[in-house]
Amino acid sequence: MPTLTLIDGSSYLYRAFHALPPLTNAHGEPTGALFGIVNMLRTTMKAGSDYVAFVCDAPGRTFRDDLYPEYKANRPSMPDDLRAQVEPMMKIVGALGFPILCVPGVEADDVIGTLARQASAAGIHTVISTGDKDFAQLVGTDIILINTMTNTTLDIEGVIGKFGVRPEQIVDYLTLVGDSIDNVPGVEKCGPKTAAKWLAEYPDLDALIANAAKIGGKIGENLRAAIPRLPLSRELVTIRVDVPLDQAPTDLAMRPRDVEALRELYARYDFKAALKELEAGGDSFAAAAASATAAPAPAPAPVVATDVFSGPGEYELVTTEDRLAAWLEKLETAPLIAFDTETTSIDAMRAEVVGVSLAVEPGKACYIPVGHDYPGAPAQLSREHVLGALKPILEDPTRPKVGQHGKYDINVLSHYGIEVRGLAHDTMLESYILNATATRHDMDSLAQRYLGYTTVKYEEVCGKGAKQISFSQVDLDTAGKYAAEDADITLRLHHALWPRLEAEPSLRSVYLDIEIPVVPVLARMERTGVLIDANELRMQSQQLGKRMVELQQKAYAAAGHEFNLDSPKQLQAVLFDELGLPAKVKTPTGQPSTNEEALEALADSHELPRLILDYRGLAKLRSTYTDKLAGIVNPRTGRVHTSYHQGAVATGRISSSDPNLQNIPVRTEEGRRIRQAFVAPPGWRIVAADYSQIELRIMAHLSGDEGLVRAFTEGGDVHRATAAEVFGVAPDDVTTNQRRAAKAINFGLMYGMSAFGLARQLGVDRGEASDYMARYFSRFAGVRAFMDATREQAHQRGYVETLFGRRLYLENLTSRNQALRAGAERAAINAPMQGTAADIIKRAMISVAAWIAPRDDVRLLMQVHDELVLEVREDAVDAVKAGIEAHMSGAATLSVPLQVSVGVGANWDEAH
DNA sequence: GTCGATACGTAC
DNA sequence: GACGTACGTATCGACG
Repeated sequence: MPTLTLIDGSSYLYRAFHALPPLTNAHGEPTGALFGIVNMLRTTMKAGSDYVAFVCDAPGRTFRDDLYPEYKANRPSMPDDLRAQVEPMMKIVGALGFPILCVPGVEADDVIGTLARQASAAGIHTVISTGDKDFAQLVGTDIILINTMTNTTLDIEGVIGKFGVRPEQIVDYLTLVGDSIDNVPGVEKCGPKTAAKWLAEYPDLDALIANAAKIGGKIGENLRAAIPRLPLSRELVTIRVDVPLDQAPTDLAMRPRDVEALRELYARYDFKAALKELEAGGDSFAAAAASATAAPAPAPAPVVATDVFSGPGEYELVTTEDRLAAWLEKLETAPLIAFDTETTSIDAMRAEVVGVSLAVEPGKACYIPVGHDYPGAPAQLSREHVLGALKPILEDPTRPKVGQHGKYDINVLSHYGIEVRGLAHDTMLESYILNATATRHDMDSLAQRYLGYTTVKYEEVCGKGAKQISFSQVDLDTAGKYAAEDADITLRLHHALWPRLEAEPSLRSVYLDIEIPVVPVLARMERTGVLIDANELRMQSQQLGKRMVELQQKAYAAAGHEFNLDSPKQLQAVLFDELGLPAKVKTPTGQPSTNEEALEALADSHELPRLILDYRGLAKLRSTYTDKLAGIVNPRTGRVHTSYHQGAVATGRISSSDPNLQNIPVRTEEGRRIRQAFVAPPGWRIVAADYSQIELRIMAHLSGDEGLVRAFTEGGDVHRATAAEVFGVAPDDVTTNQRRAAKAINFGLMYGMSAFGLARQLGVDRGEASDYMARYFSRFAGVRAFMDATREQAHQRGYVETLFGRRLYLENLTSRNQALRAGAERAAINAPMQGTAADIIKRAMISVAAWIAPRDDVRLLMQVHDELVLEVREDAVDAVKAGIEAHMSGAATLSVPLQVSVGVGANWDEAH
């Protein structure tokens, strides 16, 4: 049977635009969506097709707009960056030889629907390539859907599986659910589940409406209320199959491609590999799609049926000595080895290795199981033997390796005496440096985003929640597919990401000189952990608990009854409804707030707010810190091991979790007692070294403001110096209040604070705060110029950068939403300073780690954004103090000195 | 039981 | 609406 492929161009254009980072070519023209479209065309065409059309929406009104003026009213207009890519997209699609259909007055959906039905009538099989679920209504024995973004196809069975209704019921289903994007109203509170339930009970919408009286509850009322508008919704979601068209399916054959035009377009949009392929006369689709990714190899015929399983590549399960030897031989000559470990735990400190996967070229990977243990599990090579064989390669710094989140594997393998060296690349970090704003850098997301490939998910293999099993319980065939794919995809991702990174010298250098070298440093810190005096913390927990009970009783008395002090909702009822206190502060949802600011404001009117404030302070300390930390000590090491995250903060900072060691209290005396439980072992001392005012110094450097630079070069108290300038007095005559105001201005400026915010912070009126800021800017004009320039650059280029070239793309700068836009501008102001500080301390960590590597009398323990904490043997303290200070202040050369203060003590509190 | 939203609070 | 970046705990209601 001949086939017709219909590509939903508009749907892909939007999806590619939103899924891919805002890539640009050398001229600064946006190219991300183009890249995605070309990738999609390749996947679609790989299947081959007799007839094909690229269908898109033409501008202008359609029958749906006439039917319903609010149709698509919620759709934002097309972003400029996307609009700019439409014309080049059409040129590339045309030059590749695709027939293009844009019919004025008819939506792409209806063109596709009509062609699909015509094809059916002519005995032609149709594949609709789209990401839009609405097309499920067209699915039949000879019409299927394919989504190349998620690598899924949908036939009749698939529709039933996905929606719970048959294809011919999809129109009714969509009518009931509605579509908020297209502004099609459905039945209120009726989602996919309810719609499927009703349509299982009644054959169609008409039958449901006839029986609407029988549906009970609120949802029944909603259904009855919606009945009058359902026919309109139904018409809106129904794809037409009878619009007049000039072309028949059989008119839609591929045309020869226009090599000259393609050459010009590829060159212009920096599709370098595509260009190369074109010159070599190669396959233009594969070449254009992924500048450095080899097209997935067709599934090869199994060599030995039981040893090879199907997948996107040739994956092998290695269970014999011979095959292990063969793979070791491959590793010997591989230019780059992708590796991944499968384990029993997400926590590297507790994980046992269950298997190792390796890939040496795209599509060729293996999984070596060593610890799968379930009834009937086949024989496997021993863990000791396999790891022993891999050790020389993994430890050889001259053998480049690539991982996805390699820090995890480094730590896991270190349990087995393997110190991984030569981690040359990490795809998580490649993605992070290319576009930190893309919130997720996990492998599944990256495969989807950069390869258009849907991976096997961990949950699909091991389940989740209570039903989750250990990877060691997974049968070898399933485990092998999953694990080998991990290594394969890691390698493919690297081939897709590295060329893009390499093409941008500043990003390349942030990645190679900062992010990659910091990986083993963080890995080592996590493994080292920090010694905690758990008994001290348990004692504090008890004391806190006692005081909390007392406060609780007093609070009950003050309120006149018992209530849950931990529930803001109940507290709100007591304060504002029962006691009738005035609500001054509102939460984002409009509720009267019970936060600290609100309670402080009420503390003079009633005794309860103060009791709550005190209670909350203690509750926070106990739940988040004393209880938690005491319970999280690793029994094997006797220490607390945090996880540091390199891909979590958009500005380049490192974050910490499980436990978060970057928000241990310091501001209050009570809070600092927790730091007293972070101790040095006998014979050792805690050394804490922090940068003084690093972000403000960076602001001085980046802005070049003479006054601010001078304040730092002269040394002394920068806030006092600022106050002297702003208030026009001698530094010695600055009052406490003046200094406080100057400090608030200094900090606020770095966060993009307004006069309104400053007024609130200082408790002065807005005019006075405005006055302060005006005086500040007249004295420090360079700072204002720098901020204006940063804002300008952000708008011009869509991103801001740090001193070392790390980029932060800002999504909302062009938002029509005023609040979002203003927020993006503040982030743009802050990112260069916060990000440069992050770059500097990472550089310091790398140089400190290299310096202490040969020593056994000093260990890096923690990083808290502008502070490094170490433990040092007593006899080495003096030498280390001097060395740390030198390495940290030498981590960057700015126009102001980088001042570092170093403290020593028996615990972290004392070391400050 | 699990999950997500909301509120709150700790750090730099 | 009004100060940037994180992570963690508790409550509460929805869901199955």
